[in-house]
Amino acid sequence: MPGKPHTAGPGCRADHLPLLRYLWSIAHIANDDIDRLCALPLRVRDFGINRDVLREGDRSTEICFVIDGLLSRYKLIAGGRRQNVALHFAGEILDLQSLYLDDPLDDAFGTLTPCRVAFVSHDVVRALIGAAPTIAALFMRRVFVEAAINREWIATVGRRTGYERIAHLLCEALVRMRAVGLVNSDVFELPLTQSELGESTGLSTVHVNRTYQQLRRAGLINTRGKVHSVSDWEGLKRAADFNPAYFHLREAGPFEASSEPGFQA
Amino acid sequence: MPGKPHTAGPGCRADHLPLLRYLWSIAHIANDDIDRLCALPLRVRDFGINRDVLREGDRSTEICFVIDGLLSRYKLIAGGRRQNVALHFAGEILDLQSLYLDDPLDDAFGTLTPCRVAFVSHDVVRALIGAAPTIAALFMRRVFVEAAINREWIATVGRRTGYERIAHLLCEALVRMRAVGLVNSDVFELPLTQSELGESTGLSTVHVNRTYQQLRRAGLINTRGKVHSVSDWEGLKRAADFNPAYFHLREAGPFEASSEPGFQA
DNA sequence: CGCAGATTTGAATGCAATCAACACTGGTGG
DNA sequence: CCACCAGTGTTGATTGCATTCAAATCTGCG
Repeated sequence: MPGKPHTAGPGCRADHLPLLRYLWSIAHIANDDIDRLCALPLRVRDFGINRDVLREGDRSTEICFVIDGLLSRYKLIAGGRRQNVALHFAGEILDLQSLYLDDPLDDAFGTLTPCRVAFVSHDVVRALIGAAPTIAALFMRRVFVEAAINREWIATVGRRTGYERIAHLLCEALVRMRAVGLVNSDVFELPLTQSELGESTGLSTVHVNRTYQQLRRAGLINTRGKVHSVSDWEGLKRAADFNPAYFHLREAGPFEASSEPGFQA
Repeated sequence: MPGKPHTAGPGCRADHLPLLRYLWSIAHIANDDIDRLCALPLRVRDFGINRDVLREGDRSTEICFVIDGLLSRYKLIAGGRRQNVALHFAGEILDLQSLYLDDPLDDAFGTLTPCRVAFVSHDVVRALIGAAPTIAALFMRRVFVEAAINREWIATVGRRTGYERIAHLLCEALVRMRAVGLVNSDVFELPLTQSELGESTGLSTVHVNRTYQQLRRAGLINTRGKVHSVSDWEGLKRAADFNPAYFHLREAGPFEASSEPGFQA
């Protein structure tokens, strides 16, 4: 992926960093736990764009997290229709469920960009959370935050208009990316095509396109390719009926300095 | 609630039964754990119809499960629109997240019928899962099954037609109710109004009504009031594009005998 | 009986999907 | 360097599913 060369051995800290950053965005982490997480042995694998990291029906013996890139969790239903049920940015753990559910996966994880993914064996993770209850709690928090996001998505696709849905997705992407240091100002790159945006919001590609035009005309956003800039954050939030409480971020609020000495690149 | 008088003291086992039944539907439970669960001290409370058991913004010091009745977890969004994000049948634990997320709840739980709900203090639950890791694992399984259902709902409201959505909800209700002994044959009472059905599927009341008529005309279901009977289960499943795998039931399959000596009423 | 809630029906509207082109973009290979 | 190509973005026209508004039954219940 861009920039970071993968170096095994002691220099592997760069691969752990996104995970730390993500967990840090939802909770405080004690120094001991940071060390423990950094000591986690990783199997690292790169994926091209539009590849499945985990397939429906898979049974994992490892859990994994995103080192770099953007993934979607998705379901395919009759007629070739596809619905993304979650987006996963750098640092997010993908399938904690496999630790507790022996069953085959009922959905799939696919890359939306080229991705680097870290794998950690179940045994190692079990040992870790056995030894460090605070890390177990951290993971649990991750699980419930993810569930909260799922529920917000149900409300979005169930009850919001197309205009609101797109606005809401943009708000969500900005806040989540910002929380892990992927955004510095109100400009960010969202590497989703309009088609993928549709698959995430339950809209057709054409309608996504027209909705984008509306949002631009309303003076809420500007786009140049995949680069988005929010020209009216308050307006966008209002249009989306957006309230970031459901992210359960440690420090709430979208535009705060998330500067934490420990995890700067 | 119908029938069961509430008797404190040793006779309280009737209140624990639904929880056992539910957990049993998703996993085997060792005898020791059954004893431990039965020993759980419950605070029992009855709620009328259309009451909130937990409100948005609440911070619990207890977790709770449904003894009897039907609840929905729901979100209110701008303009008074409502979306149910989950249905909770007897035995289901409602807010395990409160054990791990100190934050205020970002959605609410409301009764769809009169309900009896059991409350157990966090401390007691923490002690329980600390002492019995198998019960902790059981609860974790519950958490991930719930998340899987959430994701299926996203796909349903995002990509399925109205006809498919209603059919899917009926399939889901039947399988879930059957798993906890609420259905014996293919006849079951689903105490949702058409309006509530709409709030659960992202459709308007009127369209729910018309869709029901279609399903009846197609010979898939019959209804008399709230009582539903499935006249063509295979057809209904096909219409819904339904695959029960996402429930991760211990014994898969919708129409199997779930007879388990331990938990008969 | 009378009332409130729920279901059903009708008519009109509208949001979003679909179908079909066309334009733009970046990357590839000749 | 340019032609080509696939993927993406954009536009137009049409269709249709679902909403909305309104009113008429139907149902259970005090």
